[in-house]
Amino acid sequence: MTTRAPRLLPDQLFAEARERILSGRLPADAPIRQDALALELGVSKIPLREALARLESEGLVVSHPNRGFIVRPLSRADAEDVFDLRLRIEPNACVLGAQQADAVAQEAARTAFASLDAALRNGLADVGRRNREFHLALVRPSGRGVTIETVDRLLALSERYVRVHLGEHRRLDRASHEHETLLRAWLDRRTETVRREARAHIRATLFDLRAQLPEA
Amino acid sequence: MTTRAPRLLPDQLFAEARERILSGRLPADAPIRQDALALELGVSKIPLREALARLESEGLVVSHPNRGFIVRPLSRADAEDVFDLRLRIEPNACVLGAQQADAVAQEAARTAFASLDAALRNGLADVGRRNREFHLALVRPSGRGVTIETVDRLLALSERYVRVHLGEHRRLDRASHEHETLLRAWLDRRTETVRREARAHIRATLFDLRAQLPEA
DNA sequence: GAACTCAGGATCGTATACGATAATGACTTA
DNA sequence: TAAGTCATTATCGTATACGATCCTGAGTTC
Repeated sequence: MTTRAPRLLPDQLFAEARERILSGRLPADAPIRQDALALELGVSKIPLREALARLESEGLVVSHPNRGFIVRPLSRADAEDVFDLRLRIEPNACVLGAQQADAVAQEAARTAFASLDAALRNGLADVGRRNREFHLALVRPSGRGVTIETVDRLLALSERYVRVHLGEHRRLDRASHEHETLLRAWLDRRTETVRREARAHIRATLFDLRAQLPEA
Repeated sequence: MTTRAPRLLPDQLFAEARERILSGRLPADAPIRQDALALELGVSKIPLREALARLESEGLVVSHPNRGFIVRPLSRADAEDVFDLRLRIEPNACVLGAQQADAVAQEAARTAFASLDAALRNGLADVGRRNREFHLALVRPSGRGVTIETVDRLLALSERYVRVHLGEHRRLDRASHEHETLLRAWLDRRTETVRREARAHIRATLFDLRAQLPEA
């Protein structure tokens, strides 16, 4: 800890642990060794445990008394649940975002799209993070704090499943195309198109997911 | 700390702090003195801070670097946001709950209703908690983990606003009546009625709230 | 050979202690 | 008097230390 980062440590650790879970570097069902992880990150357990507590309420880890935290297992039922909630919330949230977006927010959305698109086309590792950032960029200008936080949580949860089926060209092309048409409608404030395209994109992702996860 | 409660301390502290916020004993915008609160509760700051971290991700407190946690201020905009989300999620979740509920879950719902109704009629203090418990009892049998957690969070957030306008007899009678018709339809698995009544009840609560909070 | 008991070690969970930062107010200066 | 500077105090945030619990495997008994 060279530079002091007051009360940002739990936030940083939260983000770091979250990325490790979403990227699979902390695999599902694996126990999280607090001492080892804290040592590796150069901190003590106290801020790490605060981060884990937050991750638990985000639904990415679960805790068992005196046995610590484990990465929350994946389940088909949870995936269906998460996508159902996204379908109920996100299309309308995108509409609100489109209506409220100023020039700065629009530029941010364009940038996020470009970043995601490049990652998709070049097979970069952090497609998931950029995907989340793009979708959030469409919602954030709505100014609805609770909605934004809820969508952020749902995107994180859904990313764990989506990550599974990367690398399939046809699906990547489809996703890119859907992102682009969604972004164009969003920038033009064609609200009903935004609603329809957002819904269609989420459904398409879910259908791909179902095909990929035939497990119960 | 007479009896050991391994890894339940943060959970208990979370529940305790949450109740204090929802009941107004920790008033909005008030800073949370960690040392004082920990001393009063007979614990140290470490588990308390874990509880506060969870409360932050629940949206009940916010933290500022090196200035600690404060109870999240109430705002009209947040209230509208929360109720909009409830309307999008909860009616359908109640339907799913009604479809999946077994005899045990049905009895739990009846009990929760009776407890809430008694509190409403007798002006008991913990109407809020029982209200939350009743609405959750309708959703819990759905078995959808993420939905349940999301509804729980939204109920907690909305309770802060609803609490403001207690003690008005006509509204309490209305709420009681709505709860009862909702419960009957839920027990009978009349799904479309459940959906409609849940929606109507949430809307009515929101309208009361709007009339009560003319502030911007 | 199966089940039970019991060290030994590993891991969790929290209290204590301490450094770091921000709020408070007295004092100086213009 | 108003503004600015500095010491004082209160509070936050985290590393360390330590007790408590759980897992593991060797030894024992039936």
